[in-house]
Amino acid sequence: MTVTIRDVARVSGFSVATVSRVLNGSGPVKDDTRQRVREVAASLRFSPNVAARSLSTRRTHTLGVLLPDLHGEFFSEVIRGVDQAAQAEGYHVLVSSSHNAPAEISAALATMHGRVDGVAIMSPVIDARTLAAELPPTLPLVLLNCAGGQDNVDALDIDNRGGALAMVRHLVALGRRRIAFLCGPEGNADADARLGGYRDGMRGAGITADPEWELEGDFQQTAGLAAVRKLLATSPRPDALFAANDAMAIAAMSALRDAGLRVPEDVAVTGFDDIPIARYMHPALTTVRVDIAGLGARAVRTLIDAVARKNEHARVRATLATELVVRASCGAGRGVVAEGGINSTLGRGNACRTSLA
Amino acid sequence: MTVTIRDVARVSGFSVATVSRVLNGSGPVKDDTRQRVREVAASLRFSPNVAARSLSTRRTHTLGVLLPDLHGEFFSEVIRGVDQAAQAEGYHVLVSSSHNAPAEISAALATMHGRVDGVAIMSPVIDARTLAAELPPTLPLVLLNCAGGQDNVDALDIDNRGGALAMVRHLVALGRRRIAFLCGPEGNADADARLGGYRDGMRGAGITADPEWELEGDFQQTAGLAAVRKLLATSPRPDALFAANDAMAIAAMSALRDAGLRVPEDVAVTGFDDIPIARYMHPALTTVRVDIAGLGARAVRTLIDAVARKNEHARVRATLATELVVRASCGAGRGVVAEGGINSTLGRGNACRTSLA
DNA sequence: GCCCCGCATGTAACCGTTTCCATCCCGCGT
DNA sequence: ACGCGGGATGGAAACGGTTACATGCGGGGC
Repeated sequence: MTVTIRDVARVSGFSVATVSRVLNGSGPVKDDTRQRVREVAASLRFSPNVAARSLSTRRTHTLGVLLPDLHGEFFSEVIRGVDQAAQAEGYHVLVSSSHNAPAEISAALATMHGRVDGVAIMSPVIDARTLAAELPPTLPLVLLNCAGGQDNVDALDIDNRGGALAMVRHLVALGRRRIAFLCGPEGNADADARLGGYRDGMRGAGITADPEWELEGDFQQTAGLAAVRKLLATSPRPDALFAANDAMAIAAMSALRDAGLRVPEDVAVTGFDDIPIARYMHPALTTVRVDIAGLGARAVRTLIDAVARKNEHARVRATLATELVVRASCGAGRGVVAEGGINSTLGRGNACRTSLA
Repeated sequence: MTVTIRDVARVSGFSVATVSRVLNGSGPVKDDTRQRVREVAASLRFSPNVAARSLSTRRTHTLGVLLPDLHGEFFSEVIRGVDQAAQAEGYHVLVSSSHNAPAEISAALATMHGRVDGVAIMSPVIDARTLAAELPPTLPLVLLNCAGGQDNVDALDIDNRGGALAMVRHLVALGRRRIAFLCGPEGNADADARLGGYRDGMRGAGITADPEWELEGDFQQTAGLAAVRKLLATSPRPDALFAANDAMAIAAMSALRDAGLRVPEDVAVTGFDDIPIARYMHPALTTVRVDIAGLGARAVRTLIDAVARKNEHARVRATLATELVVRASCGAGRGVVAEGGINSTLGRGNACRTSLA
């Protein structure tokens, strides 16, 4: 039924060993032989059995990607970057999402074991130490946007603090003082760092921030709606709302308008991520650009490198720069105004900056 | 180094066959034995080698998903539905995108061969007959949004024509007559069907549509910008713009505003898909709802069923209903007004309707 | 008491590659 | 002429499971 390497061997008159060598380009083979084997393989439409191959080689040519969620453009951009880089390197991508609790992540990792050569985990809630501990130390692993402290594992993150700080400074420069912050989920590393940047910015500007201005959120759109409801009840009302991500900022703008307020005149609204759709909002969303797809692509390249070096490479720790993108929703003119990011600190040389669009 | 089933056998004092039976719940095993084996397996942290298993069983417990693209919320919703359904069934998901040309799809399929138990292909450009012909007939395959005519393969699509027709009728009912249509990519099945619905609607309303009103597009945001530029040059100017998807509609709204026109007063703008962000636009986007995630989930369930039946099941052919969602961008009040979809036609019983959000 | 049946378990043959090692052959140096 | 090195090839043992088949054993029906 299915044609195996043995069939190719039989028909071509050579042994399976030779056929294998031809097909993998390993070992010395005469040109005639190579050609003959190739012909037969093609005519038989031979396609090597992946399972058998990886049983033998212990390589799957597949990378796993664990995401906390799949809602919204943010994650689709991550996957896009991952997929692109993986395809370029001849790798496949196994995705799995909805992993917010450490236990779920462990479970997902367990089921991926043996299916993948390496795993990228984006989980702003995981305790990386626990994770690395229970994992086979030979499995290449790259952590995206995880909370600090691990040395034995590759880690990529975003300059959340710098980006948020730059945004607050920008709002202050525009004359806003009562700047509210719409938080991400508690315990989420990205969210915490962005909140930290906000606080730094407020303190730096000498503004005594009202604790009421720190609104609960979870990166989802509905949180934007809820936050606005709360915000409308406060007095004096904030004159700016800085959301920890674009999805919430967009929903907040919508809710503010529904409440009869003007953006940016009454309340400036800004976000974080610069998802592709942000520029098409009305008013166009001022935000902090993150090269999301680039992050995904970088993760893949890091993994592939780790695979090649049998996970004995020097660990990578990089922070991707962010960039303030000023549009209309903050009440200023258009254009890129300032870099939000402190420069990347890299484990291995080549600098990585977010690209300008 | 790695612990195999033989280790578990040795330590527990039973044979590999028994261990295998315990671990797979196949064959009869005494309770004591079962328990003992489980204990040992757990204490040894045994995790079966996936490659070995699938070499023997010829099952991978993985499904492949081929997408044309990964830009925007549409595809992230597809993946979300797929991932969710797959996880629920204990399957993994291999994604691969950027396959627009038939040749690329074939290539991607070839590299997936043996890695997956079935494949869902969303490719509105593929000629399904060619495809099915060159594929092993035993590989379960479900085509999403593909152009018609194949009998030997499962196919799911969306009631594009009905949805578009309903939208045009709605616009006409609101008094718009000069309705422009922003097309999707040429040769794309979804795009063609939506265009067909638009034409039907115009004809049905007795409007002689100006050919200039059919604007070129490609489902990407930049096409929305370009279309508006063209549209501004026409005279008399259309009083409505119906875009073949939300991404273009959103960009078009942005461009219209930049040109000083009011939406919906001067030009009504509507889209198709109802991506999650559509409701947060300003004005909120009137569109045709498609249960995108549901489509992905359904594809997965279809595949898993096909796998279970060794691909000898009755082929499924279903059209998912769509639903007109009226918001503000068309110049009407809020709310769901009418069903756009003709009822599903199903190969196998249970009806599938898009759910209300 | 014997036979037969069926449950619990073990043995070993697969699944389709890769790869180590042996073999063969050819040409070259002495 | 002969040994030697090395390139080309073949044989067979992994890799780690699943599973068909064999085996042993206890119990019930006669």
